[in-house]
Amino acid sequence: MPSSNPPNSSSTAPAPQPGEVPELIWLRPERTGRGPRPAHSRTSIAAAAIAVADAEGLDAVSMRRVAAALGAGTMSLYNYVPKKEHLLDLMLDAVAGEYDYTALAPTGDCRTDLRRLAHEQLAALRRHPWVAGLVIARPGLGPNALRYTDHFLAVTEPSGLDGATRLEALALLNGFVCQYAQYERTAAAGAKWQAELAGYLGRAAMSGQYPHLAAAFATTGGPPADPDAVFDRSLNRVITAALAPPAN
Amino acid sequence: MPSSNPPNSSSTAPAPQPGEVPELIWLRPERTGRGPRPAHSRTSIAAAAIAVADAEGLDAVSMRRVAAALGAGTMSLYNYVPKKEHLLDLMLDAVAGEYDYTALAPTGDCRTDLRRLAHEQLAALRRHPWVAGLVIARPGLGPNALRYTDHFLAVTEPSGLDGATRLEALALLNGFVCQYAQYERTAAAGAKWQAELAGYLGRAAMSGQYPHLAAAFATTGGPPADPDAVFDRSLNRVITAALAPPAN
DNA sequence: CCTCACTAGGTACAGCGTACGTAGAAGAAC
DNA sequence: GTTCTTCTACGTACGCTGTACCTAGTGAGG
Repeated sequence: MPSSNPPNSSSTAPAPQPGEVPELIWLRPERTGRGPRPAHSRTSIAAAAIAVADAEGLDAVSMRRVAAALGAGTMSLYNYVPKKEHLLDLMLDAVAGEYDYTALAPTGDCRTDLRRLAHEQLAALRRHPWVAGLVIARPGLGPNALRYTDHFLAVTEPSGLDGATRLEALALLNGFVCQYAQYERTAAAGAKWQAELAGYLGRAAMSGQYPHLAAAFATTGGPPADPDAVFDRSLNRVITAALAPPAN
Repeated sequence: MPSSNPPNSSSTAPAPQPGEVPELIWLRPERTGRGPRPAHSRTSIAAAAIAVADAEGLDAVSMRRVAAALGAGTMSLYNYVPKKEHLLDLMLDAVAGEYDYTALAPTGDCRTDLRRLAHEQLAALRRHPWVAGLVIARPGLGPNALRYTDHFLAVTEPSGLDGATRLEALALLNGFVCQYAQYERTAAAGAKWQAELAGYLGRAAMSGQYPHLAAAFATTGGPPADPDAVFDRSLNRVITAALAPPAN
């Protein structure tokens, strides 16, 4: 679920200095070889954190909570994850690793492939409702996110667009899917909230201060369209926009 | 900066019960008339919180900090803002109120108007870098967000699309602009982070595990395109997609 | 063997959101 | 004018957070 654009570096890779502590968790080796074998792995830690987030929401994901879920002491977690930020990075990348890319292998039809990919993505966001609110804040750059990016580039190759444009397309599509998932999430909020909202908007529309809003509501009185159909409809338009030639 | 879709209610407004405490801050009257005059207003509170967030980041926005900035006791703030969430709502709506709609009055050319609106939006997001990460999480429904929505509907009226489709377009455009602002933000991160990232991506590309990514990087070695040009280019495509007829 | 980088985990601290209680001010009712 | 009621202001306190720092033990490299 990455939303990254590449930095325009000509990849003159400066390997991290031995003494320095890299900011990016992906630059830290998971294991150095010396000392006792770690009792946990990044994947198991991410899995534990994801389980907590899925069950009780992202707010419940605290270092203490995750450590306890692993049966470890709170501070032991800091041997694996120097900052909580990095725990979130691990979680996002683990979710990005849930895709089955063999089932999503490119068919040659770009649009179909992207549609399937977006549906897979929406499914993942529905499984892990906390993800959508997180990806916008952090660029996903873990190995699984890179794998995803690579797959996206493979799928969009037949479009004939260049790499940079396809990465823009990736950002566009990811953004759309996340936004949709987030909308679904708020739409599924509590009944009290729903009722309040309806009342509030109704009164706002009636106040006369928002004439166009009122008109839009008046004409949109029908039954709610099938949510999946709404998604598909918008998705098609976004795909069209994303694959359009970059001409101005 | 709202990203709302309307709930499909036929606006049978149930006024909030007198005894109940509404969840939505916009349903709480700012002033009830009884008791001493409040020393602060929602706007002044939001302004103080925004000043803190602009200067020191969203993490620095705590109830204590904002109260101190107002010269009030910490717990006094809870008379105005029952939960911190609501403080964030106030902040977002205050930013949504920064637009000068007279300068953005509809010209009749939908695309031009949307382009100008998006640029205004990007400017606001650059002024307040913490906004983009927040709007995806919360539907903006304050009076200023509604005003923005109403303006968007007015501007897109010549498109001939119905209300629901235009609200979808609004969500699409908002999402895009936020995403772009967020990208700019991470791209402007510290030099150390930049260097690490470049090295990491370079090594990842060289590892052979991400062939398409490597290819994309190889062809994208040129100078970075003017950021504003990139925005404009993508914006045009998003506008096209947003205004396209909803046919499948 | 020794050595030393590593792991595990306890303690401690500053800061957070906020429940609760008290004191006083001002409109409403008489 | 007096009283009643409801509001505002704000201090204290609790449970939680991320994490700096310290100790103790472990196991591979020399």
